[in-house]
This record gives sequence, structure tokens and C-alpha cells, in this order.
Amino acid sequence: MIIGVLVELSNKNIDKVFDYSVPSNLEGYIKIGIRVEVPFGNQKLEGFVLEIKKETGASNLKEIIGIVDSEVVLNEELLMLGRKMQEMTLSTLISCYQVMLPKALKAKHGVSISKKYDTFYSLNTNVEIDNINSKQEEIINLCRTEGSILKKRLSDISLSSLNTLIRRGILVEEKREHYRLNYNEGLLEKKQLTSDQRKVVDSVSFAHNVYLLHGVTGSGKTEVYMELIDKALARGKTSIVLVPEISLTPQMVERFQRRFGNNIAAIHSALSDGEKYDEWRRIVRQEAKIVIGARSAIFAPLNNIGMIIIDEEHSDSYKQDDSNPRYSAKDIAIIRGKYYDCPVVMGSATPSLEAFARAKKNVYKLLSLSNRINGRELPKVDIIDMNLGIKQSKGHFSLTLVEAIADKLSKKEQVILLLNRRGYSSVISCKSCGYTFKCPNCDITLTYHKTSNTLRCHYCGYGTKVYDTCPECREKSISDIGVGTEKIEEELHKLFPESKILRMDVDTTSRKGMHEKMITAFKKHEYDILLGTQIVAKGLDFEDVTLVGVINADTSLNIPDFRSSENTFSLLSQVAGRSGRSKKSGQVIIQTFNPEHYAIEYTKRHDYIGFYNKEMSIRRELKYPPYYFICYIKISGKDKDILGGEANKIKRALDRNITNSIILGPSPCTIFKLNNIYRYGIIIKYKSDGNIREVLNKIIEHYKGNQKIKIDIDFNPSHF
DNA sequence: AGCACGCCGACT
DNA sequence: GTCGGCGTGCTC
Repeated sequence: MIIGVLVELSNKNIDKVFDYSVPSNLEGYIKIGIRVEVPFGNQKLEGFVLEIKKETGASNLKEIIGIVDSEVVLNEELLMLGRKMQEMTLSTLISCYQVMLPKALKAKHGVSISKKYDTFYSLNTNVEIDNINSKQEEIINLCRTEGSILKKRLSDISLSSLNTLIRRGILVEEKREHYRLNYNEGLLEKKQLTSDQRKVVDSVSFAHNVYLLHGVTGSGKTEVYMELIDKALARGKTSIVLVPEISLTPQMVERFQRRFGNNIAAIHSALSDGEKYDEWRRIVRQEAKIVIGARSAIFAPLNNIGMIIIDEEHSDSYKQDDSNPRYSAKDIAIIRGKYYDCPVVMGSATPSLEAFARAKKNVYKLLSLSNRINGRELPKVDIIDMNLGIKQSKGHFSLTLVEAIADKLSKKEQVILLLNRRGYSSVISCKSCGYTFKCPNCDITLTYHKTSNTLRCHYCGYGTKVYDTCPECREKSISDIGVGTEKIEEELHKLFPESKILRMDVDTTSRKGMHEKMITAFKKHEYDILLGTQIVAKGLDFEDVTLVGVINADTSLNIPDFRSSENTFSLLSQVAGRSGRSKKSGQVIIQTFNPEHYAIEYTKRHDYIGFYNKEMSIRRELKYPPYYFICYIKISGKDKDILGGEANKIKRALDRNITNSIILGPSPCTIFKLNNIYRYGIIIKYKSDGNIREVLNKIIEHYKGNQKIKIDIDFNPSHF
């Protein structure tokens, strides 16, 4: 027997099938999709069996060393999916397969995860039971009523009786896989849907279509998802629910568990590798029918998928952008949806422009929930112009915000304060008016390059020297200051010494379970004010929150990314949606240096469509998505001169070979030098795929043996 | 990714 | 004369 094996190393040079012969005693174990151990050069590697060859042909092949899996780890569908991913991302095939599997299955994982087992005993029906003592009888009766008994449940005394029974052959031992996590049965709790929700549910048909559910904050999207999953279950089908990691809180999981009990498997970062592996095993064994998880849960080894849901569709967390393969879970969802002929439902209060544009073109089917579930109005949003300066504010707090907080505190209501993510460190702005430098060609914030003391656009490479006087207000106050949550917390304590303040950011929530604890504590009203970064904007549902304050709306506007307005609008709308979700009406106060910016104005009006139209006109003008696709090529290496030369060569090759596209760069990446490695970026803007992958493949091929130059390709990058 | 092979500089 | 630098190429 000869088999084709794809070895575990992710390297373009060896990312192909190598043939091995199989010794006859192992032939019976070979299946496509299992892993085997093979000799490779002078090392031992694991690899996936991708082919079983009929011909006995060449005899100079090496023999495989052994079999790793008794069961298939990559079924036919996942093998197909990997090939498609490879074509889409131009990454190695092996990396596409590796990303589908839990870490515990990776060869180089170090610690081998041995499944854990529980020992059970059951009665041997072939053996007559007589001459037993009372303790033994007790055990036997337990077996009769429960079918089998778990060894762990028996005390030391019964253990000796048990051993006697085993010796006499009355009981037989059986090992069953032990899972590290347990789910309760669940109450199968169901809420009555509103007529709006019912309408949405009813318009989803069980055939492959992509739906975009545009539902305002608090409109009850989760309840719609659960109803759809229920319908899939009723048809004997399985479901996948993707959620951004940040909103995959224990509350969220619990909510699904209350409805679906131990039918769910939850995969999130708080699980250990072993726990993730167990969840994966439960899915393979078809013990879990609903998988809820972050990005990689899209690869859940489910069969018979009947529903794929992507919550917070606009979230950039669905794109893997830090390592290969640079895939989007949304693309994978659509491929799997086609394979199983099942619907993909993407939901958001602020859909990505790409998704909404597709919905308008009827590529996706648009569903809407335009009212909050309890008939509550969306909160009133006030914009505070911070240009009015220090006289009108106390530290980073405007007098309006201070008064509003004081008012809510006196009524024993709760407040959420958002500190927009720490300013982009290499963005330079004016301290007194908030002015930032922008690229005249790309409308992108310029970034500061220390080495050359210049401001550069990392899209097109435009450069200009740094002024120390602000061109807007003529003040000499150009700097790159950023505020942290600690500083704001300090100011808050001074302003409201009586109030209890909970600070939530990456520093305070990194410890396992802290995020959960904090949310529970705030919900129980152990705190009055929740102060935090992005983390407080997503999906949280607190009844008593009637005021949301945004300390600095501008930092996310100033990020040098063509999506900065979209991301700001989305963030502000999401956080505003935390206010007034229950009986009391809500208020939102946004502090900004750019009160007239459309991202902020449309947030105030809760006008997604207005924002969409305005932003689309800009995207069209500047040739950004969704009018153009973007492919980002990162070229990195240690030798600055060689690198620059090669980057230019690549650019020229692209110019020669790719038509109907705009090729920008090469321009130095924002962090030009990192760990002594220099990086350049080239951007391709294109309307249709054409020969772009073919050309890029040739470039990859050309550089694959080159140790000096590394090329990374990212289609539809979420940011640069 | 490893590792061998091979072709040029400074050394016990 | 040799030890060792890392560029190049190969792994069924």
C-alpha cells in the first residue's frame, strides 16, 4: 500500500504530498484523514493521510513509522474546506488543516493529551449471582437500577466488595471517556417572541442563503438566534454560533445552556487546551449539536449542519490577521453553508459596510429588527464639544458629564464610562484642539516615524516633515499624548469620592474569571460606575444603567485606517446601546474634539442608514471596500537595502502582470523596524479577482527558497 | 523546519 | 594546511 502524506511543517517548500509505503500490518488502519508518523529527511514528523494510492509502483519509498489516530480527524468536508482555504488565502495547505483542529492534536504540542477515562462497572449477565453479602448486594442493586456504577462513587469499604465481585466475574469493568467540563440538563427555557422577532424567524428558510439581520441594540437578536437553532434541532440538524471572543462571556454561554442544556459545546479562550479538546471530542461524537464559540469554532467537526449564526457580524475578530492562514470565518461559514445547503445568518446593530452593501444588492437577504424589545426608545445622545477647553471641564470630564453622573448616582442608578482605546502611539495630534495630520491622497491619519522625523502615510507612502505648531489653532502643542484608564479612574475618585468605581480593561481582566466576576458584581450593584475600554461596549445587559459616557470619542477616529469612521460609529452605537435597556430610559453623553464629524453625528441620531450612505460615498471616492477589494502584501527581512530593492521589484512585477487594479507602495509599515526586521507593505486595490492569485502565487514561488525575504499576503485585511 | 553539502576567510 | 562561516538545496 502506498499513501500520500502532508507533513506537519508549514513551509512552502514542502507543502505537498509525499508518498510512503505502508507495512502490511498497518494497512488495515489507514484511512484518509487520519494522522500518521513518518520519517522525513532525518526527522520524525506527523502528517495527514490525504491519498491512498492503488498502484504499488516505486519501491524506493520510505515506510511510515506508525499510526497516530484510530479515528479520522479531518473528514471529507474539512479536507475540501482546507483546499478551498488554501486557494483563497495562498497560505500553506498544512496551515489550513492545522487551524481547524484543537491545539491538543498538534504534534509539536509537547504535552500529549491523553484522553481521561472514568471506570464503570456493570453486571455480567452470564454469571449467576449467589452467596453474596449485604454490601455486595447493595452494589449489585445499584448496578441494576442505574445500569452501571462509577468507580469514583464508591467508598473504600465498598471497593473491597467490588473487587470481590469483579474477581468472581459478576461485574465487568468498562472505561468511558471522561470530559473535563459538565453541562446541566438545561431548563429548555423559551421566551415568547415578539411579532417582529417572529417575522424574522419565519423569513429564514432552510436552504442555503446568507441573511443579514440588522437589529438595533436591545432588539432581541439572541432570542431570534435561539429560535432558529431550535428549528434546526427539530429537523435533526446541528448549528454553529459564532460570537466575538470579547462577548463570549459565561453569561452568554449560560443563556444558551438554559435553553439547550448539554446539547451545547462552548469553545472559548478561557478553556484549557485539554478542555477544548474534550469539547471537540463531544462534537465529533455527536453528543453536542450546538457549537458556540469564537472564530475557530467555525471549523467545528459537526455533520449535518442546519444553521450557522454569526453574531456581531461587523466585528473584526472573525478575521485571523496575525498568522497564516489569514482567513475570515465569514467566508468559511458561507462555504460550509453551501456544502450543507443551510442558511448563514449574520447579525449586527451596525453591519459592516461590505455586508450591508451586499444586502442592498440582494446578495444577502436583509432582515430587520428596528425596535427595542420592551418598546423602549433608544437613548438620547448628547455631544459635548471638548474644544471649549479647560474652563468647561474638570480634567477629562466636561461639566455636563460630571453633572449627569452626579444625577444618576443620586438616583441610585448606574453609569458606564467608555475610555476609547489608548491612542495609537505613533499618531500625533494637537493637545489643545485635537487636530491630526492626514494624507492628502488617502485621507488616512499620518503616522510618526522617529528615525526620519517625518509623518508618513502607510497606504501610499506620502511623507511630510513634522511641524511643532498646529496648522489649525496655531498653538505650539503638537504631541502624542494618550490617557489610560488608571488616570481617568483617579480623576473620577476625586470627583465622586463616595461612589464605587469598577475599572475594567485588559490589565484588570486578564486573570482567568475576572471578567466574569466583575460583570456579576456590577450587575449586583456592588459598584456605581463601570469604567473601561472597548470591553464595556459589547453585549452587556445591565438593567440599572441609565447613563453611558464616552470620555474621548476621537482616538478611534484618528487611527490610520480607512475603516476608522466605521469602527468609531460602530463602537459608539454599541456602547450607547448599553444605556436604558430596561424600564428606565437611558442617556448617552459623548465627549469629542470633532463634534461635527459624521461618525459622531449619525451616532447621535441612531441613524445607521445615514451613516452608511455617507461613508459609502467616501469609499467610492477613495476606491476603498466595498467598491474595491484590498489585498495587502507584507514584505519583511533583516537587510534594509535588499528588502527595499526586492519590494520595488515585486511592485513592478505586480504593475506588469495585474491589470485593472491600483497598486500602492511599497511603503514602510507603521512599525517599520521590529525585532531588527524591516517591513514594507504593498496594497492592491482591485475590482474582480482576475489573475491576482495566479500572479501572487508566482511571486511566492519565486521567493520561497529565499531566506532574506519573507512575504505575507492578507486578502481583505481587517487593519494594517 | 532541520541538516548536509560546498565553497571562501583567519587560525590552533 | 584546517576549522568554520552560512548560502543553497533536499526531504517520499
